[in-house]
Amino acid sequence: MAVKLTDRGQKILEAIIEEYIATAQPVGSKALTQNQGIKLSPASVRNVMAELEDLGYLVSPHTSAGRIPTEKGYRFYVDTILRVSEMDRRQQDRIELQYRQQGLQMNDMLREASRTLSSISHYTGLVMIPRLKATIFRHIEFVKLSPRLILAVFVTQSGLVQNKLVEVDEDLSPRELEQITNYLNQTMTGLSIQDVRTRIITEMAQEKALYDQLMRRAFTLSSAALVDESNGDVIIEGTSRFLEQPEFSDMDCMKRIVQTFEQKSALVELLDRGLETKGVQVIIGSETEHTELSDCSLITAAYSGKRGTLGTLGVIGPNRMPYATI
Amino acid sequence: MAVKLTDRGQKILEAIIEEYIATAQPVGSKALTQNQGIKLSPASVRNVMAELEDLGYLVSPHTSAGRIPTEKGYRFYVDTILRVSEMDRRQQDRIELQYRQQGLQMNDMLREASRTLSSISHYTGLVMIPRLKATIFRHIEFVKLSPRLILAVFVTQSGLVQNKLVEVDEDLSPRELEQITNYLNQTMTGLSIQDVRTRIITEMAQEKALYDQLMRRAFTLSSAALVDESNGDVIIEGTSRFLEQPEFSDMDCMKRIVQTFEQKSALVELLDRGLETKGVQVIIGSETEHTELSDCSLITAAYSGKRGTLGTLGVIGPNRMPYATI
DNA sequence: CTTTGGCACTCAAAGAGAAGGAGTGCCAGA
DNA sequence: TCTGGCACTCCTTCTCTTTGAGTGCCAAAG
Repeated sequence: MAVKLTDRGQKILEAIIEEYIATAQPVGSKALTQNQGIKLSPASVRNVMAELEDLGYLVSPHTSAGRIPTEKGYRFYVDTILRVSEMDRRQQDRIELQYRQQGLQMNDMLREASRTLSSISHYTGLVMIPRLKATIFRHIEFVKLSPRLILAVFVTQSGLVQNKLVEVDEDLSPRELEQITNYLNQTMTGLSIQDVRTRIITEMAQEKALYDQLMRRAFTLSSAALVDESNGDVIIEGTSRFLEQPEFSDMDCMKRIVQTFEQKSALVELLDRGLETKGVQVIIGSETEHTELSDCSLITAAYSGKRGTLGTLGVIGPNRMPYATI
Repeated sequence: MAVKLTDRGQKILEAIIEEYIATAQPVGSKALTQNQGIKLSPASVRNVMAELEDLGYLVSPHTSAGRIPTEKGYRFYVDTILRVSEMDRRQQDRIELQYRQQGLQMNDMLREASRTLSSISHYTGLVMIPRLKATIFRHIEFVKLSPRLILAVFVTQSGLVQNKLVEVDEDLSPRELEQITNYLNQTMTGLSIQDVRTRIITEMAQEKALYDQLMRRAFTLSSAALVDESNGDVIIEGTSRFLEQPEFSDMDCMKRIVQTFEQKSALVELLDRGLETKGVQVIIGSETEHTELSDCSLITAAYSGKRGTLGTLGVIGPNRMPYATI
């Protein structure tokens, strides 16, 4: 028994997977020889299929039904057979285009991107909101709302705006605020939020003597302002696409998946993986390491703004997906 | 045939509805006499039920099944029989409490509220984000990011912060920006966003002569900044609760509902209705005027912040809901 | 040695009755 | 006016059977 797949084996595996993707039903030997461009008799195909089953690429739900691909089968298909089409690039371009057009409204933009993704793919679209700490500091501004309440607004290099209310112990004069603002903008511009934060902490430690009250206030204020709260959020659009998939007619299963969606943390984790990898990544079934999602697969890709990688976008759907076009 | 319901008729209708809410199944005469505190024989109950059916409060899906309440039945139940419990008040308090605690992060706060709502009720929670134009202007600030790009940040009386990037034709000096900021803050504080906008428009028309360039710029800038974009958004939490409901085991129906959720516009409309009404409002089935939602009911209530009504929150679920506790 | 046709076997899905049972309507008696 | 009883309806559930797609394996052909 060959450890490696024969050429014919690959072709047939490919045909099976594509047939299964199209029909969502176990595929039999006869159907294969008729529909796809296989020039062999059903019996020969059966032999090969039995072989593929031994190797773990296929399983049959019961004796007298066709075969369906296993995760290993999908994995092989994606890794070996599939060539990533340019489609994905075009999508990214499209999204980038939108991004530039709309100027800001980052969130709406991302939501729109997710929706586009969902409608193109007919699956559920995911877009991860950029991690704050990975972005680059550009500008900060403080607005005094009432004696003890200050609104901190800061802008990242990529145009993301974040604001936060900070309550302070002491009443700061507009003049002092301006000084703090100027100081921070001069010192911190160009650093990543992450760096800014560590820098603030170290400087605060150094100046324990606190000879400069203003400085102390500046640090307190900015450290309060820069606490990262939007710790990785995911925009999900097209949950209803999931309901269209015949394999999820099982309500119970469905429910668990949707709940996982709502929790989002699992998705954040998965999309985070995509952040590190360059290019398109495919995560299949149990590779998600979440039992709830064992019947789902993700296709993710990092997207980037003007400078550097910003976040990840992806499509989630059943294992059975036309990976090629996505 | 009595046009008005007898006292006994009401009691039985109530019992039927409550039984149906509990079981989600057509209720028969026998079950009623046993479970609920009805001291009549099944036969008598049957008579009354036939009467209720003639009046349109009940229907039977087929000859030999129990009765289920019609929309009219629910409506009557809600309007006449039901006394709104204090529960809802407590929820509002709870939400308000959270609101005060967390300071800002309005959006997160509302999301949390929605989630709370969902988990308490075991249905899907909705919270409408306050309409911008109804809120009261408090402060505006402009931050110059690059020669032609200005970030406008404005804060409403209720603590909501909104920001928007504005592209300008001319390079404004920091000094000019400050003047504009001061002018706007002096003139506009205390007005509603709506008013601010109309005022800007009228003043712009008046000063057509444009003798003061600075003023002209101020108006241009602020009108650009105050364009209302977040035109009513709804936070939805607990969509998966819907999947728990036995009456939505029909996938097709389910799908349409979830799609409607994703579109949100229908929900905005419904929650808007709740904004005008004081207290708790119940919208049943076809009263939603959306065929997709004909099997759903909403319970909505306006919520308010420190001053004035801010928005609406609600719960959406099947017609069959324990309205009393919600 | 590979490919093909044939044949018996398996097993899920679909269909057909048949039995069961919950509920109704109505009538006659209390 | 209420109650018990009885015949009737018709949905639901169960079982049994049929159907058919698909397999595995064998023997023959290329």
